[in-house]
Amino acid sequence: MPKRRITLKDVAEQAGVSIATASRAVSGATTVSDDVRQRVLDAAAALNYQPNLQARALRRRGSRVVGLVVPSLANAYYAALADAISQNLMRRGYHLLLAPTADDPAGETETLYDMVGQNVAGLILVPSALDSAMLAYLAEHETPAVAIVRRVPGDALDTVTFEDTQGAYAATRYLITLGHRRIGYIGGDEQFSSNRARWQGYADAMRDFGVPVDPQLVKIDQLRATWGTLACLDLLKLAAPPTAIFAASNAVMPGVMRTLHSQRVDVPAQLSLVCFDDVDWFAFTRPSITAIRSSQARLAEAAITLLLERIEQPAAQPRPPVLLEIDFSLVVRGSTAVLAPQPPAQRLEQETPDGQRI
Amino acid sequence: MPKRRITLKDVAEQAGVSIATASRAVSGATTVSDDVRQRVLDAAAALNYQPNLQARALRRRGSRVVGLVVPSLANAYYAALADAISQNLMRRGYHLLLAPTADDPAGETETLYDMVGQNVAGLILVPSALDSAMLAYLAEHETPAVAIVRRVPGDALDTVTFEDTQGAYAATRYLITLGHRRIGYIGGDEQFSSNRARWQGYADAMRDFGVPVDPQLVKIDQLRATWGTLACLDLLKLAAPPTAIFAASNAVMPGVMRTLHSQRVDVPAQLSLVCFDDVDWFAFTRPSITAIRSSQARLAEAAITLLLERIEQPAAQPRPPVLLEIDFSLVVRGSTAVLAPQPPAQRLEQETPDGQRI
DNA sequence: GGGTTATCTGAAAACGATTTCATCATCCCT
DNA sequence: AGGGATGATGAAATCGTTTTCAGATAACCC
Repeated sequence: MPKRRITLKDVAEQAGVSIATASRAVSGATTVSDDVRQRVLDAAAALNYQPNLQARALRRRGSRVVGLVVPSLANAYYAALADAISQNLMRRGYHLLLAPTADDPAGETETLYDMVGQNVAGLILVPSALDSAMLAYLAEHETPAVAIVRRVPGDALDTVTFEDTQGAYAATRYLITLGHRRIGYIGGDEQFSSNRARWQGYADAMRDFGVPVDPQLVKIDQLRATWGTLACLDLLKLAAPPTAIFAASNAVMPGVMRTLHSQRVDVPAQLSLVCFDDVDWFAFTRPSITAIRSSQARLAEAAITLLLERIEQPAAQPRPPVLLEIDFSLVVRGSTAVLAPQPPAQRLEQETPDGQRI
Repeated sequence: MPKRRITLKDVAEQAGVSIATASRAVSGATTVSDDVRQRVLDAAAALNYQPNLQARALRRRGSRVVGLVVPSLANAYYAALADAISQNLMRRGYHLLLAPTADDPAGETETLYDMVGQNVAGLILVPSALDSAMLAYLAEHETPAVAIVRRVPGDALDTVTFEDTQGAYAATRYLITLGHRRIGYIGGDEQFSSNRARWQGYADAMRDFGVPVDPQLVKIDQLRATWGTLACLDLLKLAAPPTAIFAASNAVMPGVMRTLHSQRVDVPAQLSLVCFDDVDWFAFTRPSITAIRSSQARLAEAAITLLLERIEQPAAQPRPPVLLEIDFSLVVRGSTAVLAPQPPAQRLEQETPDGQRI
């Protein structure tokens, strides 16, 4: 019993028409007489026919699959982003080819080659080591791409980021207005534009309010939980430890929280804490965490809109790349308080009731 | 300037050989003389050639893309699972087509049709409403599939679940040995095998230890944060509220925690709490949450192994489906304590130091 | 040297769809 | 009634690969 996949040919035979007509009936934009169309559709339904999208993409020279390249889904933040993107794409009739790269440059290159090989209609990616050679490659293969979260060299792609600088500025300013001056900064590798921008926001705020930046309080490395653990420990061990910490990414927070717990630091009495990204569990930690929140859904929507614009209207004279930034809000929770005088005297209750924002 | 994608034909011309030979040099298993192979590879590199995997899959009748169908990535739990699966697959040279279904039956059907249409080599899916018609459809299109987390009717697919019954049993037993007898159960829709199995574990433990199940303490509905909020509130409002709660999924925990905070319930002094799944932030909540933990990486490994077995050795006489269960451990944290006598007397410190397990 | 292998190579037929082009009937209009 | 427009259909080319098949060349053995 040689089982074969049902093809259009089978449908055509069953319906007693040519393959061409069957094709038109199933998906064609051209005209087919009503009774023939019905016959074909009936046959297709009876046979459980499902068009081979690869063959279709091959012939049409264009698939309806979008590649998504993110560092990792283990990070709740990127997971939520991927979720928003995939939902949005499916709603528009696209499929998602997903590849986490772990921010490994070689892996990223490899992945992008593969995606092009898979003939994706377009790419949404969080660039890590994307260079101009790769940009040229993508252009050469006419694969539109939009960068999210981080920018690419020369902003040569449509880009949607968060308002990194402004957000970091707001977070830092908030700590300063609470009276803090020794504000630790736990940040990520400056090779990424998002990390540079956040640092910029921190530095700007410090400058604007006349607070000198103490290099000892600046801890920059890879954004991992382990780095959070170490960086936080380093800060606490200083002769003059910070009274507040600004963490530039949720990725380091598990580590930071671990250290604060294990060192029995009383947050926010002894130390205030603000994190750049907001993830759902920040509302339930001990204490809950004040954070800069941005809408992943809005980023998804913007990125997809830009991408589909390029996919569906391959203009002869393409518009120059645009750079969008998604705005943010400061969610004040329990991890921030007015700087306490030497003896931890009465402190203000700053905590927004949990659940107000989530 | 008519830009075209680089194809094998271009490479062949550049190298001065036929298309067939170029194909063999690039990917063929057949023999090609050394100098010709080198010429072709050089040409390919010079042209930045990347094979069109769709065309290849069409001809070879088999792609190297695996479809992954999960309810949602917004749930940190499934996100971690998807991450584990994608990493594992990429390591083996496969790609991932991802589709979240939001547990919507119509969406699931649609998605599976699409995946078959995309000609995936195989499917890994968390079944929600998968019925025998769909199973027949998959069989007919020779698309191997393995079910994860939940089982399918008749266990007609290779399946990898967690030890739901045993885990729930262990969690419940643990609460009982702490002295609790009024143990609330917040669970999910019994249409899913995982939820049935967890309920089973709860009921078994209660029976085995001679504790009657009070229907008032059993709250079953869709596993969402909102349901956690409501269910928990209902339980607290009872004339005789529970002294402990077993939540059958991490999905309800944000809601449960929110209610417990807003109602100022002292956990674990007034109420002990155990959750079935473990996610990373359970270690940092106020208090930290005792949980049943299983390894997503192990599930991923098992599922992929089973799937690739069927993909790569399409045996004439396929083996019958197998059912594997991934084991678990009970991670004791701060949300569980010995049942306090009427006045909340001294209570045991049960909390494992944070970070010990994470 | 002739016959037999072995080893490479190229022409051409797939894979399953879409689309161009040509054909043919039909209809409308003067 | 003839001619052009219109609309439905089928044959065949095409997308970019792989693979069969057969031919060609070289190598080898007696």
